[in-house]
Amino acid sequence: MDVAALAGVSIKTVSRVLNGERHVGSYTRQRVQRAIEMLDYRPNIAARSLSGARAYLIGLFFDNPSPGYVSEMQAGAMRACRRAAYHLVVEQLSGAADESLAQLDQLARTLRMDGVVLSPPVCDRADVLALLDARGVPYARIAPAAGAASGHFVWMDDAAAARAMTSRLIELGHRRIAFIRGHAGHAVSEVRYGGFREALAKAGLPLDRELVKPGDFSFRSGWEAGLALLDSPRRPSAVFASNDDMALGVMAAAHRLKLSVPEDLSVAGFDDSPGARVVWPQLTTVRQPVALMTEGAIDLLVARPAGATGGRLYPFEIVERGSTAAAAAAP
Amino acid sequence: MDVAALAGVSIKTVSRVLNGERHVGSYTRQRVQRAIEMLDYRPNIAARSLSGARAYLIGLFFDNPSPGYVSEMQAGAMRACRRAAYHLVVEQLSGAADESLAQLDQLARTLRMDGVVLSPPVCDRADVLALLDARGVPYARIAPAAGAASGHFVWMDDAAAARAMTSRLIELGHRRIAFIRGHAGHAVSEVRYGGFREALAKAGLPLDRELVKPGDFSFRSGWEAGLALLDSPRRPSAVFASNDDMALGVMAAAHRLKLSVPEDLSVAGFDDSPGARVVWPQLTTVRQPVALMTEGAIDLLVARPAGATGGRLYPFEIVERGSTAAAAAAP
DNA sequence: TTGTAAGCGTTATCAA
DNA sequence: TTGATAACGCTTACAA
Repeated sequence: MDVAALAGVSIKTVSRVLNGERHVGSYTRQRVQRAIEMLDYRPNIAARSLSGARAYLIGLFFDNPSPGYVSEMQAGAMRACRRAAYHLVVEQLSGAADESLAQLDQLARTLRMDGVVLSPPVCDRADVLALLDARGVPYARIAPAAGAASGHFVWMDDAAAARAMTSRLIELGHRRIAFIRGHAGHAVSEVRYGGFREALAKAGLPLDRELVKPGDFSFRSGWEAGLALLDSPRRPSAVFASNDDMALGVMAAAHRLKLSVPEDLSVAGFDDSPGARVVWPQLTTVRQPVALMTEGAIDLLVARPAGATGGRLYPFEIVERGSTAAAAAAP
Repeated sequence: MDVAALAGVSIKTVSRVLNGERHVGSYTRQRVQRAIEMLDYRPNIAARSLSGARAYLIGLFFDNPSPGYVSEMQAGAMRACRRAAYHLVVEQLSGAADESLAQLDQLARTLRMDGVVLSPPVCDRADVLALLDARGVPYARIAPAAGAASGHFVWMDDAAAARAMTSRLIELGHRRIAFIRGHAGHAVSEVRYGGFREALAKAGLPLDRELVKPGDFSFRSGWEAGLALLDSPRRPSAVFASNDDMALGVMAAAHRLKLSVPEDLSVAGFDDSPGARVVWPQLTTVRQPVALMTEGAIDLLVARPAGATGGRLYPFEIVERGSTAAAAAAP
């Protein structure tokens, strides 16, 4: 190590400075730092990983195909990694459950990541968590199912957000509000639906089962639910979909049936995905700070407070755009 | 290495089997393979990287913010990496030119990647290519500017695709076809525009400068170009935008101006991004096999034919959906 | 065809 | 507060 020679110290001292360890004389530290800068020295990550406790690698796993969600997660993840001089290895978990588990196991062993970020819905798979626990790989989960107490996690109050959006629609004068549920495999689906019902109850409105449709977070399921809901004399004046893709499906269905949004129908989504802004009118939705949340998840992982565990709550925001408006006078 | 003991050979022989080297007796190889399986052994990537020539790491760099494009690239990249037992490290190049260059330099030195994939527009930055050449990091470029001869590359004939789409619109009876150009920093912008003009010329149609609008690949720029084009008595009967986001902007503008697509206006895009299918009517566009192209780029990198260099051409496909139709009888 | 020994560049251990 | 030396788990060079 040339740096050591230039600074006139042993390589171990250079290592200490590099890792910010204490017990280094301030004069020595200064000399080493100057040498590092002069030589523009960068430690080799493979050597660090091989010898030490840290690999400077964070894994990001997802099995969620939504491009908007994934790319926002990554943006946050890359920011956090750069700040901490870590690198981000992304892997898509695919195939059957046992297959993706084997894939994960293999990764944990060959790569020795310092931590992994798990996005929904994989963050709620008990087998995945058990494997990571067994292999001693710390993890941080994004929006895990409630009551999940292991590892780190970051979350948003989906129930409160759904309540807020529903209340807002009621405030706008809507009484017949339809709801499209999310994919059954995602924990938030039930939570958002719960928030919707609570808001109705709080306003003294009945829950009309006819106005609740199943969905799976896809555009197509929103489109189908939209056609079913809207092609009827007793159609709702507003539709709240559990995510934006489905809300876009509803808007498309309305367009197809020659209903104007928001004049004839208000539509609200959830996520504030990129798609929310590439339609006209633009979609009213719940903004979920996915990038910030992922950034926070990695911060928790990198800080490594010795086995500590904990969660961070992030605030949502109701973003009103053109797709919602006051209900027409005659319902 | 327990595997060696179990198989009754030296660790060197195990290494040979692992790396698929020749000069290993078939019986020995079999014994070693059985031992590997029994012990479920996985080589440590850091150790391999430190000692050997390969790091089993591929970098994917982008400065293109389009979520659809990025996630399709990654899907292909992850497939190729998994197949070759490599891992994918993603980094977003951000900030000013010299800043992102420093970032890249730092990455090249700490991570010692076996290769990097460069997406547009970063794939056309001479300083980036020079740096990678200097550091000896092989690279593969996705859709680089024509005439680019260094490194590996994968591409699509953008000019032919733009010609084909334009010809198809002409075939549908459109005579007044508007074109929205792409971001000036992307090489394909000029190429696609060239294809458009060629198709007009070939059909004997004049190029009306009024019908060519600037754009930057964003929804907003398409929206603005759309308003300018459509809010006029001499509006075009079809608009061909250089990418889908801008085409969606045009559709939104049409919607806003109460023009029906495709009855009053045909709209075509380029890319077949996820957004193309979440509007109604769905967008006619050019399908670009980005995932396949990226997969191919990594294959080229991993194959490492000793400094060889080369390109692969991928086919495009015109995808006709609901946003285009025959021109109305009276123009 | 197989094995031995010497690194690769860093961190951990323990002694000074 | 510092340093010598032994790992870390592989691959490469060279020898057998």
